[in-house]
Amino acid sequence: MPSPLCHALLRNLDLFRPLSDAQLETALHGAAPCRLEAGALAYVQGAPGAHFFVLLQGFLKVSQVTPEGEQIIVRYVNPGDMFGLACAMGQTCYPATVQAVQESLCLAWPAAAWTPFTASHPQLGAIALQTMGHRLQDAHQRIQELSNDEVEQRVARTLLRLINQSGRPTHDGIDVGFPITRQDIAEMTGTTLHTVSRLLSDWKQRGIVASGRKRIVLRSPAALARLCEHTPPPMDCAACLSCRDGSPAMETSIPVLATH
Amino acid sequence: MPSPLCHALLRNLDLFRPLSDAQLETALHGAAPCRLEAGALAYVQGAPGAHFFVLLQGFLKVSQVTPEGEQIIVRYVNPGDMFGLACAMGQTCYPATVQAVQESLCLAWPAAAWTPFTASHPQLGAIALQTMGHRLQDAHQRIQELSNDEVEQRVARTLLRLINQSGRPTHDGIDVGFPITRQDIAEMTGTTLHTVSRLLSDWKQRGIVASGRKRIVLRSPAALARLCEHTPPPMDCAACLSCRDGSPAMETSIPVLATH
DNA sequence: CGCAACGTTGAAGCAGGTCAAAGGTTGTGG
DNA sequence: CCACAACCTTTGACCTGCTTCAACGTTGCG
Repeated sequence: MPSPLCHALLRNLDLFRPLSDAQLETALHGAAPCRLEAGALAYVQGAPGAHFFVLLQGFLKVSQVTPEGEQIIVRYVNPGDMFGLACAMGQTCYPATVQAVQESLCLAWPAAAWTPFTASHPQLGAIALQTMGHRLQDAHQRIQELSNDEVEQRVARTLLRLINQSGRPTHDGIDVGFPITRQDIAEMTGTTLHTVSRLLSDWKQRGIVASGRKRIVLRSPAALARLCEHTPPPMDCAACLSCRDGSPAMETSIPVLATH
Repeated sequence: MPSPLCHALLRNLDLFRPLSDAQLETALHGAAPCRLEAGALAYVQGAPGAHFFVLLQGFLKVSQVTPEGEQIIVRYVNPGDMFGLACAMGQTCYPATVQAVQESLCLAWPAAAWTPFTASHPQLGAIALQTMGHRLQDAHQRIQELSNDEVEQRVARTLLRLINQSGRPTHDGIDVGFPITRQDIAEMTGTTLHTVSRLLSDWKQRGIVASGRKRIVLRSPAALARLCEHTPPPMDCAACLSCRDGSPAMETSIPVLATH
């Protein structure tokens, strides 16, 4: 029984666009709209996974705390995304905490509605699996980066990803669409707020970003993308195509000295 | 049309045990057995995801290479596990390479068989989703460890996990059930083979493990588990219950000096 | 027997974590 | 409307866990 406002929002989501009116009706059975103020929690890690959700508007932060009390940010939820799928995956409890970083609006189904929900349109179940697949790939991507890349590259890539997913153009660049702190970025990249602050200061000086309290604006995506590439060649780099500029890599390979 | 041998193996797997004979018949439609010698590849990263699989016997290594050429190990596949589910997740290509670390036997279905496969028993689809959920949690666990833990803890936990999943008891401890190198462990934990070698040497001296070429035996799971805990308290640890032994944390809190 | 793959160990250097302290910005309550 | 508190950010100095580099020992296979 969502309001007409919700209906309009729903129709705009890729998730529901392919459904007929009748199918949408079925899919929405049992769904309740749910407003979250900035800072409010949708659910907390460890709570029974009694609902699954779709975010209609706003931004949510998904985080986990380790047994030692450290926190990491799993991802941000964008409008149109499903979340809280614990029940769909046969898990009894939510594995993470979800908090609104802005005033947000979502739709909540009771866990028991999952089967009828996926049955209402053959594609919905497949989309859920696809979503899981995507998240899994993202997670592995992140593991790769944590394993092999340096902090600067990780932070650069994370910022680019945020911009791509939720960025909004402003007068002097693309803004991350929601408030975010240095600490948040540190928790996304496995580093400390100090290191993030130092990096952003450096980038600000170089004109790559502008930033303030809880706000980051990307001014030069190209420059940031360049930072993501593998670190510059330490010495010669004959094997590396992208480093060749036409001249031989090592002067000593030219037999000039030999002719003396 | 798998052989009778396969049938016996299949009946032993948790995955297929709940199925009736008729359901098993349906589920197996289109499946072909497939033997892999040690070192042989089931498929390579980037290839079209034309099949999905179940491992019947042996052990497989799932790995990814980064654009820079670094390799990471995603996981090991144990008997009874499904793998190569790219097609189920709506992905056209395999995101990783799968290689047999021992002579192995698996069952392969063409991608098109996924729908009838899941339809043959209502639980099979749910199990696939659950499997994805598990993998996702494992991945996040690993991200947490890479973000917060030191190398020694990561290696210790990884070894415990290997032992739990595939370990086989031997005369002087539990053996990782398949050949594995220092480099492999390094690629699972985001470190270098040098550091892993140093750690294993240290543990060997302390009697926690025994190890040789491509072989690791865990002699004291308890000692290894102790290494996984958070690092020992640097100074006083009044707030930490597990560190208290009944005596006050700080001598200076006792007003002895004051009575002088 | 010799080569290739795997393992061990030392020494040196640095990326980035930790510790410490001060400066900005936002909101709130008197 | 101002002052204070809470929170966020910046910056410096130091220190260490790990990587890197280099060299050598060991195992097993063709």
